[in-house]
Amino acid sequence: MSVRERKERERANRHQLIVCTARELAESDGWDAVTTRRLAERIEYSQPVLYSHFRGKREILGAVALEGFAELTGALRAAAKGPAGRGTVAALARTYIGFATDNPALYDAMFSLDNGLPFAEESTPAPLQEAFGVLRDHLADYAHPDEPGLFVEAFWAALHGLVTLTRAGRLPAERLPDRLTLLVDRFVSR
Amino acid sequence: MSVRERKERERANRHQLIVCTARELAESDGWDAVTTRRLAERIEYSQPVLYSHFRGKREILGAVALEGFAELTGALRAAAKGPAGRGTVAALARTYIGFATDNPALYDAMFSLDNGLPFAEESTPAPLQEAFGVLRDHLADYAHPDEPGLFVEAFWAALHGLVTLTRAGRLPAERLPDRLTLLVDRFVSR
DNA sequence: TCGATTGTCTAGCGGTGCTAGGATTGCCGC
DNA sequence: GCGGCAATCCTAGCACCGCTAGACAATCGA
Repeated sequence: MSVRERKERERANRHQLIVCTARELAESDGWDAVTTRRLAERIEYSQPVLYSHFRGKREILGAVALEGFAELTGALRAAAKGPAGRGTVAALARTYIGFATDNPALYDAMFSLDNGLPFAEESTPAPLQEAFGVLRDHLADYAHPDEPGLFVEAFWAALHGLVTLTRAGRLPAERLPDRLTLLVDRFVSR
Repeated sequence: MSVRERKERERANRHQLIVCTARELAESDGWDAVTTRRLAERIEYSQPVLYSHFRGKREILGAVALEGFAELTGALRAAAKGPAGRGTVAALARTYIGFATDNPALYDAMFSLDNGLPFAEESTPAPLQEAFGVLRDHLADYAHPDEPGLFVEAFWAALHGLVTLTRAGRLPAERLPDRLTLLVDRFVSR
């Protein structure tokens, strides 16, 4: 039985190797450069091996995205340690933007590209729901009591808009912190 | 001389035909379906003809996007006829979201995909600057007088975030109008 | 030890953006 | 009217893409 276990362990390792390599490659050269051929070469296996782990390129993207959600949740949790209030909301927003700018390819896999993950459904993976939950817990105080979800969604959308427009070169990056402050003021005022 | 003029006219017509066909194809089947082969077949020319008009696929995207900016400007101008105030801002926001949902592929060409157009520079094409100008003119009243630009950019980013997250399936579409109202309230209050 | 199963690779399919080079067209000066 | 020439367009092909069928080797169980 030990042989079987070893094989499963090796297979799991290779699975993780694929995900890590895809992420590295995407972060250094962009997702366009993450082709099955290049990826296979990096992990030193042939392309078909990739398809014995994932249904296709999209599923690899989804696996990378899932990693991202776990990391984002951790980062947001760490930023939300302080007392409830405007300062914490600002810290959450800064953390979110920081995560996106530090891991652009990862962020794309999570929110911009088609990763096949279900959003806003009961089948939504746990790491994904948790990240949203952290935001909701610390923003609910400022929302209309009947609709905390709507408020968080709107705030999240605003952050996401800032991220995407900035990185696509639609907004100059220099004033990003100022836009962020302005946004937090608007959402947390009163 | 008339012959030369006719040729130039025909060439301009074909140029426009390419742009229109690309847009139609994208709107009906998505930008992934807009390949040089399909596009060439639709306009009943061979692929190399496309490259005598545009440097490549990206430049075709840019041409379509430019059309979009002109149309968006027109739509926003029409929506801004009324008196300054919350109602007009709400109308502008609704118009923006409506434009994006009615022309998803066009919107992608303008704001999500890589179209090669320069943003926020002196060389930014006029139709693009105008669209932003309409928003600025009607939002300036609510901004900090020193930084009207920042305010408009943040508002625009929030709208853009709503659009992209909704169409990517990250936010359920049903409550989009409610999120929009919430957003306008936050930006226009006080 | 031998058959069956599992795992991996080679080779190839139809598709992509893009381009070199030949063929054809139609204009112009004679 | 006609030959030379330039502009125009198309055929054919490059290297690459995601993905897969089928051959082959290695390993396992009887």
